[in-house]
Amino acid sequence: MGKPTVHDIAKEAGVSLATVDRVLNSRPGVREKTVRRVQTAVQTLGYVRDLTAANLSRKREYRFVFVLPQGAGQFVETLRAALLEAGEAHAADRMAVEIISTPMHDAHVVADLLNSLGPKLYSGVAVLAQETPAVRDAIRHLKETGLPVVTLVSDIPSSDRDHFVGIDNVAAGRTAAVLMGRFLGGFTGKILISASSMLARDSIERRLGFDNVMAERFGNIQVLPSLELRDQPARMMKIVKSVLQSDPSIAGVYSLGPINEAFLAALRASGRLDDLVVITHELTPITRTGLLADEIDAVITQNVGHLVRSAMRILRAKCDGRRIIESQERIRTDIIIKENLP
Amino acid sequence: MGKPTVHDIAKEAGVSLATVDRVLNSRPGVREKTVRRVQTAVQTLGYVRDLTAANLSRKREYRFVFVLPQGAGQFVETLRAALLEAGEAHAADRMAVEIISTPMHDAHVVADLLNSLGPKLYSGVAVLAQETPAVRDAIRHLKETGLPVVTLVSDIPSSDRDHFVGIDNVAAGRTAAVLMGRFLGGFTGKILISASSMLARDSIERRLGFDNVMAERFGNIQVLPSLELRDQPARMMKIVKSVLQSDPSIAGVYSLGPINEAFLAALRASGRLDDLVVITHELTPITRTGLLADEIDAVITQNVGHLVRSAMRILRAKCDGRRIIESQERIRTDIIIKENLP
DNA sequence: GCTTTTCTGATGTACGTCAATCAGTTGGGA
DNA sequence: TCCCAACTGATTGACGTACATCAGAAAAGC
Repeated sequence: MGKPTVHDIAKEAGVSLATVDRVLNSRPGVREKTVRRVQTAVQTLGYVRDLTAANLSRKREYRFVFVLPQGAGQFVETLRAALLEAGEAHAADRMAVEIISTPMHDAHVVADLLNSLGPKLYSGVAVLAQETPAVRDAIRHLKETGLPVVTLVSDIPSSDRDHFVGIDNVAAGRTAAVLMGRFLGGFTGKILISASSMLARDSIERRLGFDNVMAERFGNIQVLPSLELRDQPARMMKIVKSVLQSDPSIAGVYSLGPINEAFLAALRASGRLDDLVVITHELTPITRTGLLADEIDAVITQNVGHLVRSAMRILRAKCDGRRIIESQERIRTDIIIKENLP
Repeated sequence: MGKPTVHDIAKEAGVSLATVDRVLNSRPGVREKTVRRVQTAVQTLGYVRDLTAANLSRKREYRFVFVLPQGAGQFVETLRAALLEAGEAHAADRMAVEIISTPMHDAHVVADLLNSLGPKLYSGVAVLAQETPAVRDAIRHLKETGLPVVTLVSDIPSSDRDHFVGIDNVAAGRTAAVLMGRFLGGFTGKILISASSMLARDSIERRLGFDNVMAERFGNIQVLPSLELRDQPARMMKIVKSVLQSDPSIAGVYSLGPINEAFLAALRASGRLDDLVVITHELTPITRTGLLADEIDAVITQNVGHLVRSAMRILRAKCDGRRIIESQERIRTDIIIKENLP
């Protein structure tokens, strides 16, 4: 005798198949007493609904849409690639993923787009966007229409998103700080901070964690104000280069977001890359190259594959009304150095 | 129009459903020419077989057995826990996991056990065992009976296992060495090495990687011969304590396997824990506690959840005759410090 | 006791694939 | 020409669940 089926339950509870079906799918038209009879039968037999058969029957299709910023750099591109791969891998499991790109700096376009999504088109939404009132309200609206929503990478807690899929960015900043402090080996010096052009909240949280650890444990290190010059590569290059050359007490560089080509070039141009401890976020082709060339000392990152799979698991669980296993959905903060580069 | 089904292919290829089925399942009785007709139809329509429906139909059940050593310490216990969790989570997907424990130091018992497994009982096997001729031959025999086999954590490449699920242990040793060298900050000193009591190959590979990096990059650091005293806690405690107290030039400790309570106690008893850089493998309750107490500086580990999920994905892919996505099955070498403790 | 409502049973179809059977069609050799 | 293969078609019944319908039973109201 294999796993119990609805038939077994019907027999055990002494009711018909139709009634079992009504109870299992919590449809109306069953007396309270009978509901309990069925439920105890489910308990005693240890019945678990065969989800694949169920989905086959109702020919359910999960269509998950991922809203990502356009032109936000290589990290988002790797995320995009992971999504495409996941889409293929899950084609057989009746799960389809779709990616919608949005302009990076126009929150209203994002909000409008989110508002245009509905439960008829999709069964779940994942959003990577800046935390603005418009976006927050749009997410709330989505949730009201019954769509499960998760935020990606940078949280938007003020919205009522079902879950946040990403790392604890405060802890990530703390991690970066400890590595920086230890790699510097007790030296006194200054740290140059480069602000990410990505999203607000993740950068703020990382900076917070970084500063906290520096203040607590490495009093001899001074953290400089953030440089925010990502959108003007030429100008940034000049400034970074001159700052590094004029102040030899700068011993480390911490980039709150993924480093870009221009910034790395600026570091190279300063001629001080060999002495500097450079720590950045997110494993991308550029940061990978930097690690291999011993230009970057450590990368704090999150596995995009895990991000995507976790988001899909969570959305799917919400669709099915299942609970999620929290411990399984916690995204780890990965430390990558040249030696453990995947 | 949704996804194409076998019916659509039959229509497109101008053959009957039965023929399509024969081709798809590579059953005999179809002319070469017809096979090609069907295959091109599959191509043009972009048909992907609905695996859930297929499995439902053939009421396939995957029974995977994991052979683990008994009493091998907390790491294997966390692996066990992850397996139980995975078993529950995949009950709905018609995948069942079973754990069989074996005595740790008796390779013949392991081999006999493996030889007793067969394709009637299980659809896949995962083994965590020492690499001995008996075990190697047993695995080869299993493969000959048609069962897919993967090795876990410590590879047995001489067997013809389908895949190894675990980290690159040479790289892991290298990673430990770089962290050790950098955390020591250019000091001159000696490193105490504690050999794992776990399995041979993984320890050897880690030691190899560690020594390589030390020789290449940190010439001022001397790596001592391995201490192998895991089975005699009392004696080990005395030796470790006296070694550390008598030789103040020892600046770091590297444990090739998960540290155990007795060893950590010995380090504490030496009174030198505050100055030592301690690096060990595998995140377990003990190493976690050590990290939190600032007694351990870093832990090189592999995520047991990923291990079991990867093993199950691979075994299942082999069962279904599907190819696996290599990049998705590469287990990362995780660096854990107090700040990014999950 | 009668009607009305609420609950329950029985039955059937669908989902996409697998597997098996039986009948029919080719093609090649004798 | 005939026959025996080797192929192919048509059909059918699982697999476990969802969902709809209709008839029948029990419960409630009068």
